[in-house]
Amino acid sequence: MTVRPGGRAATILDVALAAAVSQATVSRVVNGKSTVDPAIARRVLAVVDELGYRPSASARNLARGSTQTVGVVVPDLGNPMFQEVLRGVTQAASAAGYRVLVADSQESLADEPELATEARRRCDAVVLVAPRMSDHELSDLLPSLAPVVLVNRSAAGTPEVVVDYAAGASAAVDHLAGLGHRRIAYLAGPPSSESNRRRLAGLERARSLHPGVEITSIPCGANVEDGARAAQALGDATAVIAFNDLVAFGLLAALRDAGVAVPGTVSVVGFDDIEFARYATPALTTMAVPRQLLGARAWDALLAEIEGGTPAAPVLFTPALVVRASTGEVAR
Amino acid sequence: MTVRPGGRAATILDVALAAAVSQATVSRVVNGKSTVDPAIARRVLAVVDELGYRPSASARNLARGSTQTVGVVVPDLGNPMFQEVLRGVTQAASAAGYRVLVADSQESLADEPELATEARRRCDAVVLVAPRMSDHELSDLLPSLAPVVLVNRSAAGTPEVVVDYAAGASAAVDHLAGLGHRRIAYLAGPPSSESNRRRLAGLERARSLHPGVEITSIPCGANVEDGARAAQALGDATAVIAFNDLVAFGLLAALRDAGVAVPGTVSVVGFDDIEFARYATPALTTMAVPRQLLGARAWDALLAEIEGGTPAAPVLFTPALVVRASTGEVAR
DNA sequence: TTGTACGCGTTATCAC
DNA sequence: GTGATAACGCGTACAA
Repeated sequence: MTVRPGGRAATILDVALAAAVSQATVSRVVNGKSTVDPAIARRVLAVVDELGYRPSASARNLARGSTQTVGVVVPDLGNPMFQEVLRGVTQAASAAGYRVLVADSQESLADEPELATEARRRCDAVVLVAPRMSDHELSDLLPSLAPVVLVNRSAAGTPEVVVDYAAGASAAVDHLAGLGHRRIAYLAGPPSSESNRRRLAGLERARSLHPGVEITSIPCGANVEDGARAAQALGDATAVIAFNDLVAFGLLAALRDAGVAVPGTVSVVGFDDIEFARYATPALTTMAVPRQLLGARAWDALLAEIEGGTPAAPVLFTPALVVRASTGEVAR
Repeated sequence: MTVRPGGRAATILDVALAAAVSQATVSRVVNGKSTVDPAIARRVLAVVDELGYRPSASARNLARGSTQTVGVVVPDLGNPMFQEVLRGVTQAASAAGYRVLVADSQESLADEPELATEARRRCDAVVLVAPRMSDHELSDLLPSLAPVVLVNRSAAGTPEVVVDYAAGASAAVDHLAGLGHRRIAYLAGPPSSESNRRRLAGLERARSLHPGVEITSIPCGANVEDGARAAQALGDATAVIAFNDLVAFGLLAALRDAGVAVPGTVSVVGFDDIEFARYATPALTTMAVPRQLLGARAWDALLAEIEGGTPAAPVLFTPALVVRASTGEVAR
């Protein structure tokens, strides 16, 4: 590979000149479109190699009107949940020849709309993960983002891939109630979080299903530290449902430090089933969410919009109870 | 925001026409370059708003000759180490107005060169994390990637941000030897991994420093499962240094299942200090690596190359011993 | 300060 | 099968 005299990278024109053909032919050879005389094709390829020619992505994008790139907007790249969604999208998209642009709002709610818009400008479509954004802001934003698919949010007319956290929360209560627990604490996520609201809705449903069970909601958060802090606020609950596995981890650690037996004195169930859940002590019982699949399905929906022009049907995942060692029969 | 009759997005020409000014003026207003008559600027902005005009990133990139985007190539987005590097780069880059394109080779060594090349075509520069790529392939690839910075790899002439794993491994032995251990097992990472080689070099050094200590290397891997499997191969070692925290987690779990006391019977030290290390049981002693900083420094080096044209000086991080509960005095 | 006009590197539509 | 040439949408010298 040689660099051109000027020091600039070779362009299609340079190749055309050197191979004594037209730019059109070079383009055809490079893209394998149409059919070109084998002899000429060989000559062109030789020159391409010699000059180290690489098509400019920018020029291509402009000419084609597409970037073959999708954006993924997440609130926090440090969260295993969003990491896996990103990973799922990335893998699925790469199989289709698309690349992924990440945009991490770093929990800065105010920046999200602009961040998403900016991402959309550079991409053909966007996967939006914005659990805290207000419904109002969301519906304002969506029109300018299309094609777009929502993860764990709903908005009329926009394809979505969501987890049925309500069903998950309800199932968690079923599990605990079945073990004899009558006082359950829910360590709530951020109040503004949509997925927290969905869990709360599920708990509401569970209350009517289990009249004898008292379910109290304790403000907590979404991180390990939040979970650790919440250990003191458990009251007389014999079981707790954590907003997610991160919170459960923090709780478990604090409980251990405080000498509280799990599940002897308190049972704990998490949400998500992150990779480390099974390595917690005791191994964490949790409502498993297929996080990578979430990303993969989001990609599918995106592709349907991009190429098919079809707004994909909503996808709903139901969390699956994974019983490990952190839950057990209530002590009496 | 209105959509143009044709259904197409508004272009700078549409705005110019509607505002009765030239495209140049619209461009100036939109970019805040040069100074434009306030009245005209207002008029233009009004039209921009009305038409919902958004500059085309593709056209901009082509005209400017830069994309304001950097690529990050990683071998496995599922690995906390690489996730944090990505995060570090993303956050640092976004502060400078750059976006990040992710490329996950999914451990497919063969695809890495093409993946990196492809990423580079779409970006102004690339951060390459490729621990397994052969030196040969790496040096072949680098020229076509510049500006590029290497993470945990070295190659003449290319800026690098690396962790001194040799010093880390050596320090781990110091710690263990200080606790009286004389038979230490090293759970080796992938043989082709550069960072594994560096750890091995550190162990070699440690051998001469601690003549009385026997250090054996056991083929293992880089994942939790690998660590779990290795539990049976420990022999009579009283302490083990795991390739990374993931491996240590697997080992800890297997040891617990086997009823082996940690650190009573066996001490365990990991590498990286991933977030969950402190929540392992027992809390994991580990050689901490500032993973996010790694990404941030990689970005700094990239920026120096992109804008300054200066090849940044190598950055070297030394792992710090974090003593928790998984290591203790040798039993006698 | 504002407008004209050209260049950025490809792709795609035509004739040939 | 191949070659001109017009888009693609924007930035920017240069001229006015």
